[in-house]
Amino acid sequence: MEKLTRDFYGRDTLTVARELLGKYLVRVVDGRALTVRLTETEAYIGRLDKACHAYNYKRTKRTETLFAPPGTAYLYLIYGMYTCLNLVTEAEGEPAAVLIRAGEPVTQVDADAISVKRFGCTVAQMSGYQRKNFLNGPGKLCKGLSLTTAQNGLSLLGEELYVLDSGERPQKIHVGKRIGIDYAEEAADFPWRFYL
DNA sequence: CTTCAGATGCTCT
DNA sequence: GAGCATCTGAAGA
Repeated sequence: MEKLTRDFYGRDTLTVARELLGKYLVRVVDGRALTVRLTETEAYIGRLDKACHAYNYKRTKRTETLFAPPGTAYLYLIYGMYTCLNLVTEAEGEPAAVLIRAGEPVTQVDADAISVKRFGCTVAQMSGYQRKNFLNGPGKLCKGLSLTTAQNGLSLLGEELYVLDSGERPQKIHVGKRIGIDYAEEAADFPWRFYL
């Protein structure tokens, strides 16, 4: 499978957010690759989006990563204890990114390795509730893949964190409002959330 | 199934 | 000092 190139990320954010669905996010940690099929994304576009940290090109220490070249990982801490993973998009200097909201392990081996990181036990020992809500949120996905703000600014063209084209071309993509941004006035209603 | 409170720390004003 | 792109466990329907 081919690793996505900078050209893939350096396009319209809504397009990238849609096309990421069904692709494989790979996180290499402790000498092994953890692979997750992406099932839910959201677009954030600084140029016109009050929900984006870099709305109106606001440049601060935190948003600096959003101005990096497309194909850079933007990670930040939310609510004091959870990390969110975003992939920087558009031409360099256009602050925009796709939030990775959810995914699912590709193989049983991935599932077991991730469950150890999430819950400290194997899949077989997980509760039914835990199994059903395994990686269905940005904080959970980061926890399962050992992603923290230490990975902020990491290139997706490297060997530690990247996305593979699985070849899947989803027939039906669901669209909806983004989650948890009620403060963002009219932008709160933008249909910029995509899921399988 | 649902709601609800609390956790917890960084960033920006 | 306020607010936040969230999650969990407990309790109730």
